[in-house]
Amino acid sequence: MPRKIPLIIDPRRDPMVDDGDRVRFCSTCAFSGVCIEAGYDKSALAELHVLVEHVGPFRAGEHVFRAHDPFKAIYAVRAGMVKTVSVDPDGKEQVLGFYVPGEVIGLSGIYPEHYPCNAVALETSHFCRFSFPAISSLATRMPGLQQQLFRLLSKELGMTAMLAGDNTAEARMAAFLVDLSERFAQRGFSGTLLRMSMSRIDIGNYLRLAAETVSRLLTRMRDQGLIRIEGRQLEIIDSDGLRKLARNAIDR
Amino acid sequence: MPRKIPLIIDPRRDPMVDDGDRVRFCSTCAFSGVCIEAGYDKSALAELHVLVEHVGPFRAGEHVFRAHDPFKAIYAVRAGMVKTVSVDPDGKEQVLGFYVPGEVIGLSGIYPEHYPCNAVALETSHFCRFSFPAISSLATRMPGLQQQLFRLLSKELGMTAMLAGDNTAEARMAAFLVDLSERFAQRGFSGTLLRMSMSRIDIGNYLRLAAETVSRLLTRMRDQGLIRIEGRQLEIIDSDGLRKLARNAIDR
DNA sequence: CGAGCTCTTGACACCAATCAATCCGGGTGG
DNA sequence: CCACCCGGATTGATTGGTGTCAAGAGCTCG
Repeated sequence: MPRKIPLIIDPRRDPMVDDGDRVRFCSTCAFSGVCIEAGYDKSALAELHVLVEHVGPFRAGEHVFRAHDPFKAIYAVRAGMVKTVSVDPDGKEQVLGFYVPGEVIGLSGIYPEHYPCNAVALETSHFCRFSFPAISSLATRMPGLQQQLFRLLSKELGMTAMLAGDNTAEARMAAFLVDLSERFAQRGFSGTLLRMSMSRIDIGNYLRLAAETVSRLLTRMRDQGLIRIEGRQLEIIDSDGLRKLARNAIDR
Repeated sequence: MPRKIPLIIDPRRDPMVDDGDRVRFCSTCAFSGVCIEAGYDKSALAELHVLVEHVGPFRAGEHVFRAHDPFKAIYAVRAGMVKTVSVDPDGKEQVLGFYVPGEVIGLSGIYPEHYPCNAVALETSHFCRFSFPAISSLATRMPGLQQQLFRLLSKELGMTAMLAGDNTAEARMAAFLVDLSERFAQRGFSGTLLRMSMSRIDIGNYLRLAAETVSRLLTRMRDQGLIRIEGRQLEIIDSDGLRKLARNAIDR
């Protein structure tokens, strides 16, 4: 019988999921979907438990994994926030994404067998670490788990779409805020009151904008009554207005 | 004993892979990697054979699958060229990628269980169609196949990186040409003499540039002696020069 | 042979980057 | 406790790269 994994973080934000005696993973493991399928099979559950490892805390600026490290595991964010950053030979950095609790990072390392990017904590963060060889071998015996891994990978593919579009700076910014808000809401956080732990520089890099432009856009949105912003604390006031801005793209 | 699948296309470009009596799929199936692992297990090979279907020809402009269609299969390009295009509610189109023989499309439909984009043939094209439920259930019994599917998905994730960067129009264009050239070469085609079957508009949409800018960039590269270009026929003359341009990005 | 495209080339406008100055918050040390 | 410093954030002035508009050439297809 798998034991309860002790909680590291605030139980109100990250309660144990304990459905009778079926699912016994922390809610992050469950939300990430990696474990959820195992809840109905005791022996598989036990096997999964062995390969999950709770790691952290990582303080702001610390690396969870680095580019070129051999690919060994995927990580689900339990608490905090991370960015993934690719660095090309000339040393130029490109922020690939920001990840909130419940989301999974590291998947893009499967094919090259090395992580293609750095993962850097933006604030104090905790993770569930899943050894990939173990989980992938387990997946061959658990169709539901394999399915879930496919879904995670496919989902990640879809996430890059937002960034792909050629829109105005304002539209990209609005889309970014809406997207972040929705992802927070999906994980049980407030969808209107967000802590943006990343710097303006990071946001700009991610959205292909100068940090100054990010700043200007945020103040403009504040002046228009769409958001309230104080430092890195953001409140979304007019969500529909933001969505409307996000759709104000260039016609092609 | 699995029978030989009849060839639809030029055998010089797409020979059967026939290693004694082990691998017996068309080279596209093999190159795509979906089948390669089965070659060492006769019964699995037979199973795979059943779920592969050669479809085509699709003429330029015809859809292989459409956005919102239920996700049923993935497709490996056998011959020709395809683009994938997402369409947002307002009808704006965004070209997500171009695919050359041996590459696989449709993977991003796994999670939403519907294709998130249209796949449109850019010239007369043929495909290997793999029923996904069948291949994924087979994967639970074939660790190598599952591995390969993970790799394909992960690879696709990496491909979006090029487009992510915030570079000058020239750098993106150069990177695009180099990338296309390498992918052609990887599949056994010439890496210097490419047929660009997509329109300037498609290229522009993909690279987030106006079609006019694409045109201007190509003529400039021609004037600089980097490429020779006549309509949609492209010859790369100075590959190193192109690579150098591609790295001329904005410092961050 | 004309219709309707894609493609090219030019002139101009505009958005966002750059440069620069200032302000703010947090940490450090005297 | 305060002064100082430093990186991040804001705000302003200016520049330049690309988009847009427009006109014409070339191509394919019916």
